[in-house]
Amino acid sequence: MTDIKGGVNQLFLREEELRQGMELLFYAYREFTTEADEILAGIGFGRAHHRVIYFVGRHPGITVSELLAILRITKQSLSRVLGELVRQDYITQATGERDRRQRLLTLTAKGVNLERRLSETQRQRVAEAYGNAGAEAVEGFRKVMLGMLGENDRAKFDVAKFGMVEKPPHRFGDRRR
Amino acid sequence: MTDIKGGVNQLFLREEELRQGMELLFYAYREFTTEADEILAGIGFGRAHHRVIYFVGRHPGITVSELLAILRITKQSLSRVLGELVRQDYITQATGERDRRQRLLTLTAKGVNLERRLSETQRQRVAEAYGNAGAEAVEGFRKVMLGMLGENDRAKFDVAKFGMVEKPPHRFGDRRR
DNA sequence: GAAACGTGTCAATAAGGCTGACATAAAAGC
DNA sequence: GCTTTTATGTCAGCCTTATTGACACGTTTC
Repeated sequence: MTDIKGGVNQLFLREEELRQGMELLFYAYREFTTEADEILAGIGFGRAHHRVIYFVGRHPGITVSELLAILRITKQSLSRVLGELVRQDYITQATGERDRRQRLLTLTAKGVNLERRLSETQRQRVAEAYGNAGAEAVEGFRKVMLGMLGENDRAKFDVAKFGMVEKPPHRFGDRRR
Repeated sequence: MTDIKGGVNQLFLREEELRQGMELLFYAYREFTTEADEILAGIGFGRAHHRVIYFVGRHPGITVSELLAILRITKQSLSRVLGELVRQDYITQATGERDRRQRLLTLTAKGVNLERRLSETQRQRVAEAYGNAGAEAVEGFRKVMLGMLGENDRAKFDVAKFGMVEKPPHRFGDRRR
């Protein structure tokens, strides 16, 4: 095997490796969503409802604009979905205290319940994959995944833990800077 | 710290860990698709076109039903997208030789070109993430991702390498079993 | 020769995005 | 105090991508 041939083969293997990574993402994401989709379909909701319920559950008291920033959709798109969820009593809106223009979003008991049902299968799937792969592999998984995010999203995982939304964590009572 | 308290905390940490995994998938997938989406929008195509171009490029001579099995959409959905791609000369259809009902799909030069443009940024993103994380982390990433797939999809990665479609690799000339 | 298969197509429907325009109340700036 | 900006909501219309159901045509298989 000559140098050139080896080099070409290297390149080929590398491209193959990268494409496998891309496809893993594609298939894993699909696998990840389909189960919840079925539950959602049963109650007349779609994936968009799930995302809203998920992130409101994750960040109780989140504002509409924070939610929009996470989801990266327009307020018109969110409005339809969020409206349904509020009307059907999955989510409550409370007027913000420091800023009364804000509508702080929180899951109702009904909402918490649905959130549980929806993410249960997903958490199980991740738990299984984590368990089978082992702690070291999980560390690698995280490293790689974090590396694929943009600056903005990555920041959510650096310090952000336990339910805060953006860089300034949910503080109560101080807003002026 | 009592046993009970420790146990609860353990559970909490575990749930947090799993949710972070779920969110990594969500954000990574979105990050992964947006760049290509912009290119696609520029030529009047959508994400669906990308998927078709990608998998036809990956499996030259793939049949319509094999493609449907990969994408898991209906033939009516595929038809529109595939039709556009064929009409605009990104993909050619050739009548199968052993089975003349089949339309074997292949990228044209134009199609190969577009495929390159589209997946280039994605490959780069994966390459960077892989490079920064290191070989060991990549191994972990793969392990975890494979663990999240269903049996069916996982099989594509076990033996499947270098462009074959399903379990029976693309053979020429034997179809009867 | 009949049944099954691979593919294509017509029609209607739904989900979930988008843009643009406009409205209202509250906060912030001067 | 008056003006501007911000947070939110809503109406209207459009697009993409998916669905189901029905039907057609040529080909293969039994």
